[in-house]
Formats: sequence, C-alpha cells, structure tokens
Amino acid sequence: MGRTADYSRQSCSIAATLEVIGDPWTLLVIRDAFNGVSRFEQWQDNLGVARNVLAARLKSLVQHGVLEPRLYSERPPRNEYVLTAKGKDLYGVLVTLHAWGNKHVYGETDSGIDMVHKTCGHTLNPRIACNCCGEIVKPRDIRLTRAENRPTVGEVLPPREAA
Amino acid sequence: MGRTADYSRQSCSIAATLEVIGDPWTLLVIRDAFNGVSRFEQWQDNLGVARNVLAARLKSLVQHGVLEPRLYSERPPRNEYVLTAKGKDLYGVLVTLHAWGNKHVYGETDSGIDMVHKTCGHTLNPRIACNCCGEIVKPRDIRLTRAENRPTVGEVLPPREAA
DNA sequence: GCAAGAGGGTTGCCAATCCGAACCCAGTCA
DNA sequence: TGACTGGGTTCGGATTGGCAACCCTCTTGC
Repeated sequence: MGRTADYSRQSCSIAATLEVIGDPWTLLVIRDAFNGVSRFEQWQDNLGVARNVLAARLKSLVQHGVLEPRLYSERPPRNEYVLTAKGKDLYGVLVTLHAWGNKHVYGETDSGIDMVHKTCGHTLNPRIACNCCGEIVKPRDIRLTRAENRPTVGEVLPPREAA
Repeated sequence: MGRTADYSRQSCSIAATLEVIGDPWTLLVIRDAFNGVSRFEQWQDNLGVARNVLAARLKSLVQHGVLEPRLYSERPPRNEYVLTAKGKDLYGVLVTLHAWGNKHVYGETDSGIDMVHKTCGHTLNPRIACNCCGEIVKPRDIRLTRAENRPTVGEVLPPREAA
C-alpha cells in the first residue's frame, strides 16, 4: 500500500489532523502561508519542493478547506492561495512546533529564530491556556471524555508520573 | 531521492521539529506514549503499523532523545520506552493538534473525544499563553527575531490581514 | 509580427520508503 | 519437548516523493 500511513483507522482527532497536515511539506507550506506567501512560485522558491508535489499539496489543502484559491488574474487565469479561518486556526500548532524545535533541536547555543512576545518583550515560551478560565493548562489538568461511542484506539493522556 | 522531505535545508525550528516528529506514525507513537503505552506490542496493537516501521520509529525517537529505553527484564532482555523531558514537552503540540482536529475535522456534530479542563470543568479550547506574563498570545503579538545570521528561508509570521 | 519570458502547473521516470508477512531468537509455561 | 510470547529483523512489492522536461496562456521586447 505504499507509504500512506492510513491514520484514518485511528478514530482520534490527532490522527484526523495528521491526515490533513501530516504529509511531508504540508506544514511548511502552511508556515509560509502564515508568512505571507500566497503564490506557487514563491513556495517553490522558498521550499525547493518538487513542483508536482507542491501542486498536489495546494490542491489537497484547498480541498480540506485550509487554503482558499483566489483568482488574482483573469487572463491568464492565475490564482493565489490564502489561509481560511480554519487554516489560521493552525497557528497554535505552528507556535508549539516552533518553540519545541527552538528549545530542543537547535539547543541553547544556537536558538535559531526567536518568537518575541511584543506585549511583554520576552522570548515567547508558549504554554497552553484554557480559553474559558484563562489558566495555564498542565498535562494533568486534562481529562478526556468520550463524546461518542466510537471505538477509541488511543488518545492523549497526561504522562503517568509527574514531570 | 524517494520521499525524504529533506526539511534540513529549511533553517527553521518548525522544519527542525518536523525532522524529528514529522514522519508518518511518529506523532501517533508519541500520542500513545502520553497515553501510557510503553511497549512494542502495545503500539503494534494500537496503531496497526508495520513492525519494521515501528521499530525504526522507536529507534529514531530514542536517538533524538524523545523516548528513553528502559530495561524491564534482564533475561530475556526486554526494554520499554518512556518519554523523556524533551518528549513530554511535546504536549503542547499534541494538545493543539487535537483541538484543531476536534474543531475542524470532526466538526460540530461528532466531536470525537473532548479534552476537559478539570480546573474549570469546560471543554478545553486551548490558547497559546506567554509563560512570562501569562497573557494569551494572538498571532499579531509575536515578532520574530533572528538570533543568528543563519540564512532564513521562511518563518512564522502573523497573517497579513486581521482575522 | 515574432521570439522570449513568466506564471502555473502536468507528465514520466526513478529511487527511497512504507507496508505486509514471514522469519528469527531467547526465554517460559504446560 | 513443544507451543507461546515479546521484541524485533529480513524480504519483496507497491506507492509516493524528487527531478526534470514539457505544456499552455498571456505579456513584453524588438
């Protein structure tokens, strides 16, 4: 069956998300979209990705409603791709990925590109906060509830022992 | 060159992170690790992933310091894999992925598995908060600074227009 | 009017990787 | 002794990503 990871058997929101953005390059396409990139050639230049793969990714992201094509030239027909609200909602994913990479992959010596929180002026160390009560959420503060009786294969839970 | 996405040319923390956890199945392995899974057979049962691929993923995650092998039986030698501190730091990534999938993929009708914030009792709608000042961070509150003079290919920036 | 160029892809071929399944090996239970 | 379990490794085949060439429609230069 090739390399298709078939996340679909995993009835889990994480697997579902990965089915949309889990392909190689896809998240980098979205990262660039956040960065203002909106045209085929720009992505091609930035990423160096194969053109057919880029075309397939853009098409897939449009189908999934993450990007929206927008005709910016009638003749010749040219369209650019902009983030939908759904796509913009991926911001948290990108921020957490960025922070993890900055902290753990690049390491302390060479921190790459820092995200600075303008409001307080410090390097952003992102935490998960509850939008309802505003508190910072630690792993153990989360309980999972099964909304449906869908067979659950696996879900996120706090680590067994305290960090 | 095959399907290797070669994120390495992207000098970006997101690309760097994807190089560690961007493979198919890898994030699901980590998700299960958070869920308490620690042994080969458990992952195999949960994910239905090919055994060779699972073995490769575990090895790679150990090499990257996300998982740590721990011998739980001398004879025969058997080891389990537990999350390191570095691995546990991926919690924010999983939470944001989960929330996005719950909201945008499963949709309103069938919300899958909900994360409930025990402290306030509501379904968790995660936001990014600044660990320094505690405020909730919106995309436009972030400024990127180039820590080094590494050639930057692309980075996250707020969307051009306001949401 | 015609050639060259740019934007946005599509098509074909090849190699890397994933998948499935079989196999292996050490110990253990019956 | 023989079957079973956990934890993998090996092998062959199927997909997919990468690369490069090609295409098609304007637009611009001369």
